[in-house]
Amino acid sequence: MSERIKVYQQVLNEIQRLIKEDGYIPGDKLPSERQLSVQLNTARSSVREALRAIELLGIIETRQGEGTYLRDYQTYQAVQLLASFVLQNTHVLEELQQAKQVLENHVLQSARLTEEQLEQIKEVLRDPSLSNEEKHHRFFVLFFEANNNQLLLQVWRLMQDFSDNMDQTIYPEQYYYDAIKKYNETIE
Amino acid sequence: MSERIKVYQQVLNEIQRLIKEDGYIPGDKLPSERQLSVQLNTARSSVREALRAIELLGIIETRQGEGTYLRDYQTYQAVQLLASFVLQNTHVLEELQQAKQVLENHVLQSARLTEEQLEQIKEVLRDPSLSNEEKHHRFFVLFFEANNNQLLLQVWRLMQDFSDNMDQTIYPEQYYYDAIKKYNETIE
DNA sequence: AATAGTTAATTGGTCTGACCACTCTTATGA
DNA sequence: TCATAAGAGTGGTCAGACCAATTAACTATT
Repeated sequence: MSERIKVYQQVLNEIQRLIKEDGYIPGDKLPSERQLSVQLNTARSSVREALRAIELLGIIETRQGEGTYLRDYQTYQAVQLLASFVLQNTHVLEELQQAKQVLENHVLQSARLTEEQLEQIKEVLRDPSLSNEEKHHRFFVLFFEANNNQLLLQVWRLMQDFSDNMDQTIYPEQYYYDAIKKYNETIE
Repeated sequence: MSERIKVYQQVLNEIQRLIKEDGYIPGDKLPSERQLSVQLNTARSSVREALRAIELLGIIETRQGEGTYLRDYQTYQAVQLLASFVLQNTHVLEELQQAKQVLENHVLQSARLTEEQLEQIKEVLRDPSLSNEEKHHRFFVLFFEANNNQLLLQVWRLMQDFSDNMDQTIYPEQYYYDAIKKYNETIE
């Protein structure tokens, strides 16, 4: 018995296909709900189920009277919502923290910074107008960018977003300077 | 003008309320779609839009003919979907391989295997009926499971799936035995 | 010709009701 | 007693209608 594929799943696949094969990029307008339903030979309500779902994920944005648009992936909505459901499950939180640290440790070890980049990072740490969360975020974004792997950055960012909404772990200021010191030792 | 609150958002709130105030827990059966629509004075189609959305997030599970049930929150589904959108933009093979190796190296270093698990892994390597891809896959799945982090496993699995479709890098047999040897050194 | 105002077309938002497919309960009959 | 059938409940899908908001096209006035 093969698992029946729900129609709204097909619609999801179709939209992914549009992005992959037809080269849709963030900001582009997707076909209208009515057109998609014709295109996929399904009811409009089924199309809407799919669209509402990925809207909640922050992948698309809909404006009444205008249309449906691809967003520059913002995970926040989904993250917030998931967090509100998941918050009490500490098990997930631990896994998330661990996974995030795996990536952070990796990038701290393997990134090769220019003098300029290093100075830029220190500047972030010194900036008094930034909150701890912002510092943490920018600190690692700079490292990840130096590391030159967009994919790792994206994955880390995703985890960071989740983490932000679930946990309030504060890294002591010293953590970052230790990280840099460790980095300096590495390059010798 | 204040942002209109979409009906399916209200439904989301209602379900959160059920969980928070009425004490619904994973495994519980939610009210039926029809009952929810009466309860909230909305159309069933609107209820469905909300349910489909949080189904995609992995918060609920629906079984035709039975009903809708709260799941033991698996965020991984959402992660998977988000990642699949993110990955389409960064389809750089090198990045993917590097990211995958970060996870693999981590798990090789930090997993703590029982004698039993170690034997199980060696058995996989000896099994002549398995292709190289299958060996690689099972080898690391066992390590990840020993490492006890479902999230990392899911992320790795995702990268592995993508990798399978893009690349045919073959790991020499020796790679795995070296990995085990290195693991043995670590635990001393 | 330029501009303001009106109208029509398009698109998302919501609702109603119907029918199918599947599961479980209950009643029926051998 | 137990297998079978019928019914009720539930999710899955469809079709069509109307509302609400935006955009584009058209018209009339200046």
